[in-house]
Amino acid sequence: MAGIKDIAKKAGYSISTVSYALNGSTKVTEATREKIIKIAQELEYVPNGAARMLRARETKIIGIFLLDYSGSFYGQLLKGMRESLNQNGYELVVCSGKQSRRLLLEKMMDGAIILDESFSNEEIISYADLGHKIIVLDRELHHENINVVLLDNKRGAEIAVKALLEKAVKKLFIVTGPEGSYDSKQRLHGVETTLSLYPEIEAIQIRGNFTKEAGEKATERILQGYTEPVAVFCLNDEMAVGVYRYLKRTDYVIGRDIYIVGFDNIELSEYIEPRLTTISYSAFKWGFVATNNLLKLLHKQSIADEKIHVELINGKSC
Amino acid sequence: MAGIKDIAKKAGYSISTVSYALNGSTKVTEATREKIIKIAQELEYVPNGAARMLRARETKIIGIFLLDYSGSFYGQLLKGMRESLNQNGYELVVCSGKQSRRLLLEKMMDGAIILDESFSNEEIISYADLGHKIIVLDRELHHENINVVLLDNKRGAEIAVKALLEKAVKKLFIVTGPEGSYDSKQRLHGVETTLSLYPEIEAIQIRGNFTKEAGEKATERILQGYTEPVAVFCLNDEMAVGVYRYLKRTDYVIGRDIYIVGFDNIELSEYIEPRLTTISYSAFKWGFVATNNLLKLLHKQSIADEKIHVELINGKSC
DNA sequence: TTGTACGCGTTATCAT
DNA sequence: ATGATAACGCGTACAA
Repeated sequence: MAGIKDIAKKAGYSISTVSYALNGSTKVTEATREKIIKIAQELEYVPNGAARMLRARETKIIGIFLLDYSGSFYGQLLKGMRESLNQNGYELVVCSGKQSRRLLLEKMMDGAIILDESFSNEEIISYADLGHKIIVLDRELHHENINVVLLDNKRGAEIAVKALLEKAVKKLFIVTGPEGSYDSKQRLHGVETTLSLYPEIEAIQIRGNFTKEAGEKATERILQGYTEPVAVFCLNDEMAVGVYRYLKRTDYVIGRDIYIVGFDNIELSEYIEPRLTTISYSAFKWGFVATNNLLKLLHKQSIADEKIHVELINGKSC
Repeated sequence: MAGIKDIAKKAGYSISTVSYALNGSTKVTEATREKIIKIAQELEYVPNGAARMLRARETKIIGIFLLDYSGSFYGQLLKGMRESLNQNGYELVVCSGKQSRRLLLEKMMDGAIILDESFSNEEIISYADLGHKIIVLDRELHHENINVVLLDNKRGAEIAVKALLEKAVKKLFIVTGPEGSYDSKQRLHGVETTLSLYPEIEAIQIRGNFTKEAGEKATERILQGYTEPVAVFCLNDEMAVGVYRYLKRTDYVIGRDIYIVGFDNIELSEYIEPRLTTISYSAFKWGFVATNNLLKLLHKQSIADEKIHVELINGKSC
């Protein structure tokens, strides 16, 4: 538990000199710096983070707020963030749940990235008003302390619908996410825009909630009144897996009787049979761009909102 | 940016009274407390976390150190941790990478849980010597400030081997994890103990590294000199998936020509065909027990090391 | 109720 | 080149 003044006493210098020496100031000679550093090591000196933050008003910590951690998707996202942060001497800490928001409020972190629908827009803006720098990944907000980095959901939906409509189908089912979901809304937007090019297609929306169970339930409805091949766009892969699971218990063949496209390119989509056609994007790049923008925001550099590129992965399901 | 003294000035009380009022001390009357709280809200007062920790010497933050976040397994583990922590007014922050260890050293967290082989035993013990409370999930250490919560790897390996040897095979291949892995070593131990009951079985170890690619490469070796059905115990599911992937390109049938058992019960193991037989455990419970023990350690209650129960999930692969 | 001091590292200022 | 001191900011113990 040695403190800076223990070092000062043992080294025979003042606490100012010790602090300067330890922090690489040019105000001390190399000789004294070496002596002081050696004694600090002997005493196993570790500075108290709280005291340092108190003065420095920065922590070199960035928070990422997630609603849940499930899904290997987050691994890549966080990897991208860590890569850009560590290069710049910052730490990433992953937070979840209402409680941990105090870490942002109380200035225990220099900035935050939010991918968590349980934050309200008002709450985020109130943080920004207090001077906190924030990147949002799941909504659009305009504020000098907020920057937006989004998936190109609309374009993804457009590609997906076009891929499905290359098949000679008359009906297109769209299985959506839960009510409040930004991704679901944006993807649905893209679907509607694209469908205006195909007036002959009958489009049917089925409300889902991004889970496998929702996919199964949706399939039940899709099969009611089935007469000829139909197309199904699941607004995420998880639900597409649910569709697979249901159809396995029937005689319908995916890629012949029912065409399916998902969104996200989760790991599972590669292993289900036949391989799911889906919309893919680099979660790594998403994370990397988000933190890069946050660092720019912290250093008062100007930045523009960004979109993350998406592309079609061709499977046998469509 | 209002501070405690701004409130004191505006309310016409001293900073001590304000602090007492805000922190629920009985030293102030309810009337003054209400007045002070109202003014604090008007000024949008938020206490400075750094200053608070400085005095309190605790942060109510627990760190979990992971080597990587990939795999949906971590979702459940972290959920279990959050559940027990939030009930007790603690926060969980997820850390990864060498840099973030300073958060523990500098007392920015009250304790830590470690599931990260890149920590050396010496390093962990040095933290414990400095008074930090630590739970380890991936090694055995004895220290008054360290508690151990482990998977029952040996028992899992025993069950797995016994399930495989119910089939009339003469050869058992064991595909291991990477050199330093504690899990791999312990599971291997369990295998060896169990095998001593079956002296007629020929056991062959193949070094893997817990990735799908390692599973594929191992399969190549297994098929060399194949003459009759064999058993394969992959020390994790990821590698078992690799075995599946390789065998799909051949005429061998899983569950008839080759019996396979994995370990971990990852989500994918349910979806590959035929369903993988594997060893399952509750990651949620693992996390819950770990944090519970950490809180007890922090409050100087006595605890013993614990083991997390494992069980066999029967698939068609064995 | 109030004033004051302490804990702690960093850094600006002013002295030596 | 070094030293002494204050400020940062909150919570709490102590004396008044």
